[in-house]
Amino acid sequence: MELSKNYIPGATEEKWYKHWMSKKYFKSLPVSEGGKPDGRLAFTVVIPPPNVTGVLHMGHTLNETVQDILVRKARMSGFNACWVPGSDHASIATEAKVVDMLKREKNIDKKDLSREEFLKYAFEWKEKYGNIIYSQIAKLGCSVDWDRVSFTMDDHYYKAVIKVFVDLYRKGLIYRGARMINWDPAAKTALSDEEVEYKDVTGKLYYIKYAIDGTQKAKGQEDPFIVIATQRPETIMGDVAVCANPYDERYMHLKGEKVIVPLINKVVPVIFDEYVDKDFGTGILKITPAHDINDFNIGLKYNLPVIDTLNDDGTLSEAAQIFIGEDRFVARKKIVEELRRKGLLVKEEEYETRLGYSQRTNVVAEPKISTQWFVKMKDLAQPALEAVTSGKVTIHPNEKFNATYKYWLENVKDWCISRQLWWGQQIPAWYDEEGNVYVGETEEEARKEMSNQKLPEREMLKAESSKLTRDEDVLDTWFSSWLWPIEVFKGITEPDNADINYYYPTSVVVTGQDIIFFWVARMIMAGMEYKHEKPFSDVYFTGMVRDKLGRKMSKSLGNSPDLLLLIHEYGADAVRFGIMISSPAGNDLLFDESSLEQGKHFNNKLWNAMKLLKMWEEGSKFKTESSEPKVGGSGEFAIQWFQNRLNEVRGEVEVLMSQFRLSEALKTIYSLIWDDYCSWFLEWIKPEYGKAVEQDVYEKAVSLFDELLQILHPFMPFITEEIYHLLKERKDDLTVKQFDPLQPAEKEWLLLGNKLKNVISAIRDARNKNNLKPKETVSLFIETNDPSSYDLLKDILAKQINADSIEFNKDPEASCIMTVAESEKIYIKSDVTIDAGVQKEKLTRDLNYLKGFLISVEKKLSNDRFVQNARPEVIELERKKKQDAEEKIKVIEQTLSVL
RNA sequence: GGGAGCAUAGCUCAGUUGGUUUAGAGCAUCUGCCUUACCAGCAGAGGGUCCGCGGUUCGAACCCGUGUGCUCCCACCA
Repeated sequence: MELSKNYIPGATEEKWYKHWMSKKYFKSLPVSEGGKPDGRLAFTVVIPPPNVTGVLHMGHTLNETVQDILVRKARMSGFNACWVPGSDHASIATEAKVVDMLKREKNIDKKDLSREEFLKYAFEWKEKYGNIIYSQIAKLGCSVDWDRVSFTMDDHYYKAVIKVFVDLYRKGLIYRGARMINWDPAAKTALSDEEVEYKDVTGKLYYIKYAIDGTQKAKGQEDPFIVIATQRPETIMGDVAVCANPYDERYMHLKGEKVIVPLINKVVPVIFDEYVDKDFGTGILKITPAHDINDFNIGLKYNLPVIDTLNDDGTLSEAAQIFIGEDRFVARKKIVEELRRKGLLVKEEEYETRLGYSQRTNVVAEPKISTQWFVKMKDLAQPALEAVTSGKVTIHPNEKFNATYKYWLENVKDWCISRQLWWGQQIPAWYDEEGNVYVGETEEEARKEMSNQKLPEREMLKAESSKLTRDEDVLDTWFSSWLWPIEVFKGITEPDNADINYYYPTSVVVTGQDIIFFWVARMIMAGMEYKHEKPFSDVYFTGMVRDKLGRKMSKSLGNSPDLLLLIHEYGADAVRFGIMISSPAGNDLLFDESSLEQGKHFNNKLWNAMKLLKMWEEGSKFKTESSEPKVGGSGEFAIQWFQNRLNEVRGEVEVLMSQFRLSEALKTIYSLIWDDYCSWFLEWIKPEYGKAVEQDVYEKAVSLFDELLQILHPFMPFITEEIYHLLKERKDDLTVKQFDPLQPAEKEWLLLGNKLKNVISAIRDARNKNNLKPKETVSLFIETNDPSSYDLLKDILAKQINADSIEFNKDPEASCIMTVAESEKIYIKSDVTIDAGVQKEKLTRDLNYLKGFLISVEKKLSNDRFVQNARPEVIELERKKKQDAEEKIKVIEQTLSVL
């Protein structure tokens, strides 16, 4: 067989994904359609549905990889693994993209389209980007069940959302009301508090003169005025009062006075409230209830009117009287200019402040009074809080996130769920001509609701015929996502179906920590409310993927790599490796392509190990008759040692995986394969040039490699499957091969293996330091108390350090290179002249280290309180350390004295 | 303003109830090798006041306090 020099991932990956699909390995049994879960336990994961706003980025790559590792591991461990793929309609985000695309590509304004026409374009968009996302998920090798692909606006899903809305409304947990909400003037919709991101910005504080009303001029003062500081001079037209602290001496004289709002000359009262901080600004505050939450609250308290001077798109409204139709920021400049011209601007100063930005459109959010739909959160929050504090749901890494989660739920505020958009589930509320609202899953239901409310018969007749108008708004996208673990199994629309009963609660949800409130907390709420059961047992938070300078990945910085290009360049396995290798749960990950490079190298290492085995296979067939296989005890030793090493590592990996410490598990496997298998084991069993490997040894080497491939498979599925099949003819596939039970590791073999490694390293080091070329053959003389320990080792040792003979406790009778390993003195005899200085230097160095070490150990042991207090096994250990160090020192000193 | 987390080699990070740790790995660096699987490799090496200070302890990278520097979350100071 012709094998390429290096591993080439592209075609191989495509081939295997197709094969796995054709074998339906990722298909979980649809219990509801009569399939039976054959007694296996379910391991369920629902994908955090990516938004159909665009393609997958590195954060998704990390998430999907983590999930695939967990799912594949579970599948190979005997679970009925079910990973549900899907995507999220992402109401506001997608609508913004579609609006933008229509304008740019087709020169169409949203306002010129009907709702239906717009939705047609939106669904086209969804189709396009949804498919790109799905193909990326497949390219990464994700073992999702494509027969279960779900979308948050699928028909049944849409119905589920509506059903939940109606249900919560009837329970009194959803209400409609006028509140101050955050308004997005670009998307022209309400936002939830969570959708507003606060950023530090340098703004300006303007100090503006307000004249004290002429009709009530304070006695004896010329042209009296007060100065008020504000960040938002463009809202002064909405002022309805000014407010000072009642204990502020400076403003006592204004009790009962009125002041004049500049430019529009409106007279407003002076009021007093302790809310005002005497020491900030000028100690006096303008009250603009329509445009600031604090002012709104004060307005409520003093029964002040609300004058909204802004339109929905952020331009000044008729109510502003001046600069009508100007954008709020343009108006600000013009008003400042006007004030300055009129001498009403006292000063302006730089001011560090925080502004809220819409998460989706990145414009400054506008506090606005508006009638919206809200979910009452307090009652829903309680069980969700309990689920985590009681440990039913475990967050990883919990130290970090439990507190955040708890704080949010304990202080949760009502959730604004209506959005003035078209892309999403339309709110199932209807209004009659008088503006009364009726909620039902359908118009008929709403109508019934209406007739129930209007008892008299005549009214009922009227109800049946009267005109009802449906609420135009749609629901917040998270109001659908929070049902995800339930409704992907139709747990809302067909409660108690076989699928949901089997697959719910799911096992683990893997997601970014940034959506802990948006999504995780709310899924737990929905789960507790609708299934009376947590939606998942574990939450695994990945960190944020940043570039190697620690910056967020973003399009504008151009530091967000294209996943498909990365897969093209490195292969999916290498991408998975690279992103996993340095990504402990919850820590941000500084993405650097050099780790993908490492993954690619690792692929190549595996590939070449396979090639070596194939070479041996062909060689041994060729030479079966003529050669006399010469692998006695040492081949056996190598196998025993590696088998036990493998058992040991499998145990470690099992523990790490169960703790979700995936990057450490991968590191451990990586080193087992690269160092222990390739660098040691394969070299130990490698035959002399031209000789064949013994059949038994070869076969054992292959089956050990099989085991390695299997442990690695969840992390790097493609190459492991490929090599598994290249090694041998197989009837099965690695993807569905079940793990054998763990075997305990026998310590004696491990110790012996370590001894061999240490001796080899010490001799190689000595050879290196003395400029002995690898080709120079040497003779070894070892001084040891236990020559028999070398029975199994000496053949390997001789081969590994290129020695033609090894003798024990015998005088080399010549000048030699000397070194020490495992407290044994080793003489290396060669024809090359020896530089005693080099040796002395190295030995002296070792000696100094050991002496220092010995002192620290002795200090402990001579301390009575240590001997009294420390655990016996610790003391024993220290004694052993002391003994070892003393022995080594003795040997080195002897050696040095000879030199 | 409130809360959380982090600080270990040039870089990215391990270090799981304080004791095989005068601290480990990968990458990077340096030295030597075209050794018949792999130069995307092999064999080695160098590199650290475990952020500063104080405390607890027989013993601290680890526990406590404090300072400094980063990061994140929450909050209505114009």
